[in-house]
Amino acid sequence: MAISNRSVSMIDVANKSGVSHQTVSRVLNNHKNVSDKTRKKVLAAMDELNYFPNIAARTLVTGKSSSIGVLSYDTTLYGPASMLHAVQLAAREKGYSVNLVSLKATDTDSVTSGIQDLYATGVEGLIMIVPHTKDSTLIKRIPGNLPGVIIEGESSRFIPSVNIDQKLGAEMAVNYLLDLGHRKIAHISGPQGWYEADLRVAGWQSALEKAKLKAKVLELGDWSPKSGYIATKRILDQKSGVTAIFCSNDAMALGAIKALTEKGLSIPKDMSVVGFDDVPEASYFHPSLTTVIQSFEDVGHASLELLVSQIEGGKTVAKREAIKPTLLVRESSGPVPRK
Amino acid sequence: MAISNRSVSMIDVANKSGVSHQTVSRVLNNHKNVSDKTRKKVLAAMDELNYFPNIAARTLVTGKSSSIGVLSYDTTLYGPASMLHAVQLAAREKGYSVNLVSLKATDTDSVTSGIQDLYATGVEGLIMIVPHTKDSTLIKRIPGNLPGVIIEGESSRFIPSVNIDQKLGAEMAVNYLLDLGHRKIAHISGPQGWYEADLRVAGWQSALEKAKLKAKVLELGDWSPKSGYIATKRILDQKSGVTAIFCSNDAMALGAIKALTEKGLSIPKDMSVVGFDDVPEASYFHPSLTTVIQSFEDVGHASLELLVSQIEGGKTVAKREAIKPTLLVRESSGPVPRK
DNA sequence: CGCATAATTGTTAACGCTAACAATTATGAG
DNA sequence: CTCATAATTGTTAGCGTTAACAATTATGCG
Repeated sequence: MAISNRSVSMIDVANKSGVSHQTVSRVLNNHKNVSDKTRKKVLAAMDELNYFPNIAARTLVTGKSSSIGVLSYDTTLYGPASMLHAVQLAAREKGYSVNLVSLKATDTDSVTSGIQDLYATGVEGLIMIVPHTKDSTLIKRIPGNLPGVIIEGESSRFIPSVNIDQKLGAEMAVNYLLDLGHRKIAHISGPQGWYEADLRVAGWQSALEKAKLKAKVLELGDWSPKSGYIATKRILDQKSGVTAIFCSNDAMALGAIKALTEKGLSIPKDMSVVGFDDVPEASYFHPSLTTVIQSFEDVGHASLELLVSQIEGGKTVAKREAIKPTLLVRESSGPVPRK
Repeated sequence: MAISNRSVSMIDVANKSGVSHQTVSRVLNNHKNVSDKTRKKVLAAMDELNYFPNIAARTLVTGKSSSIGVLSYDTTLYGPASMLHAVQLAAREKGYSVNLVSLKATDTDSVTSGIQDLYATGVEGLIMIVPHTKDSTLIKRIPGNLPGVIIEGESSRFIPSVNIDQKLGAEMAVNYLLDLGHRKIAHISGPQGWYEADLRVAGWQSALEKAKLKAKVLELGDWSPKSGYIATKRILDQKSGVTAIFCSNDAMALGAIKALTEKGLSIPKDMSVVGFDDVPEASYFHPSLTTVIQSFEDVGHASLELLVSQIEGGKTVAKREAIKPTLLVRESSGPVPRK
């Protein structure tokens, strides 16, 4: 068992190996100009004493904590969870540890106190996965000198952002449906004010308008399957001749599928359904779901790149990284039904 | 904008308010024996200078970092994500920050290096959500003096664990099916070696045996919908007269539902399906899924309680906290079909 | 009013590390 | 072999905080 003792310090290692503590420090930090002989001695002593450096002390003297903060909205949701995971992997790769605050709500107070807590922790930078609030609450709350990156949100003059190109993703989905011959394509959106939701609505609209069609049937959802279910029922009640529903996420698409199935409609024969996210279950929905894929890994890497360049470069690189999504066609979509 | 400057120290506040830095420290730590007048002065100065304490310095002198580490397997999965979220909330409530390492794999090397990284970070305790490995790899890797809590795993003499009573949950599901008249109840398990998976198998067996029935039809899954789909097909091919399938998680149950639906079987008329987890989508499966609910919140609180008592009490409270699950009946289960 | 005691403030010394500089030892050219 | 130079090691100081103790000031009671 790896018994180790927090109270073993550099001095102990130095004494054991008969050198000065500074030499131990040099070995620890891989300095050149340490002879092989002493390096070996020191390493052996470290091993024997099971020495671990005290990073509090290191941080105090260097001013760098080698840790970043991630502020995220409810990491139980598939999107945030995936982003967080990706960010964490990228951070660890780069030698940063990750301090997490996962929020239950996104009101100004919660966000502010989350940022404060992380800042107080001594993080060198902040990655924010707080997927709504168009207003710049977020930005205003970030201490002026703290590097930050916003994931899925608006960048500012000081804070760059990394985004999946939501509008493009929506356009791809709608264009694909148009190609299949659909002319009346409904949209079930995410809640208003959410960055992704609004952009997907915009993409849906722009694609339809480019095809000289009216973007008419729009129902408001809240990301939950339930809201997709209800919205779909409303769409059916309208009897507006809709032949395809583009849902702003997979969960709502699941609700849509349930509503359609209950009404005895066949998918995709009577109605096509397209989602957004590609949750792991999507290919086992019945029918399997056509959806838009986002590469969370790319987001993780891009955001860390942006953050680290600020931390190390010292200056803010106001930039907006956009990552292209792709469309994954499965069974839930097909040609427009013949009259 | 909250401009703040990392280089503002206690001394600056002290000078500004005309007291000693120690008095500033006292105000910061809410000591009694500080007069209202000076407290106010100091607070005002802090505010004006936008002072933030340097916790590296505090940690160095007190030896307490007020941070804990969470080592988790892929936090993209619903279970780990929920545990993490719960743990994080509980930790923040208690004044601990959370350092996260989310693993891509659970081999010994990954686990070991994860633990090391967290330990190096200076965490005061470790919460492990590494849901398999019966062998005590985990325990062996934890530095001897570092408090730890294992979530969903075996406790040891030194490390307590918090578990949802998986066996009980499985028994509840099976007993419920027995009450409905089912006699041939199949089980689709999680991968062997996983703590939860094995215990759910055990619960399935014990419930059947108590009813003087044989636990015969057991198919191995890997948590994925796909594996549930394949396992269900195998069960159907056997033609062994199974009338109910108990799946070790909801994702596999989704796969099972798909396989059954494709074969033209009606749920629950021809076959009952029960899952485990209650993922947010479960009530919008078609049909909505009967499943076993686990209270992640309870797990979060219990594990933090156990960890903090070690950190503050100084000694290990080897204990095994078991949390009772509940059964949630929805549409996917019903009485046994008449011949 | 005076003194014992309590309440409040100040002073000094760590915590364990790295940076900066100083000292020593090794190397090599003449 | 000597001295200049490079390579290696050592010494000192200080990062910002809290703990421990010392000093001062306020309070209360006979």
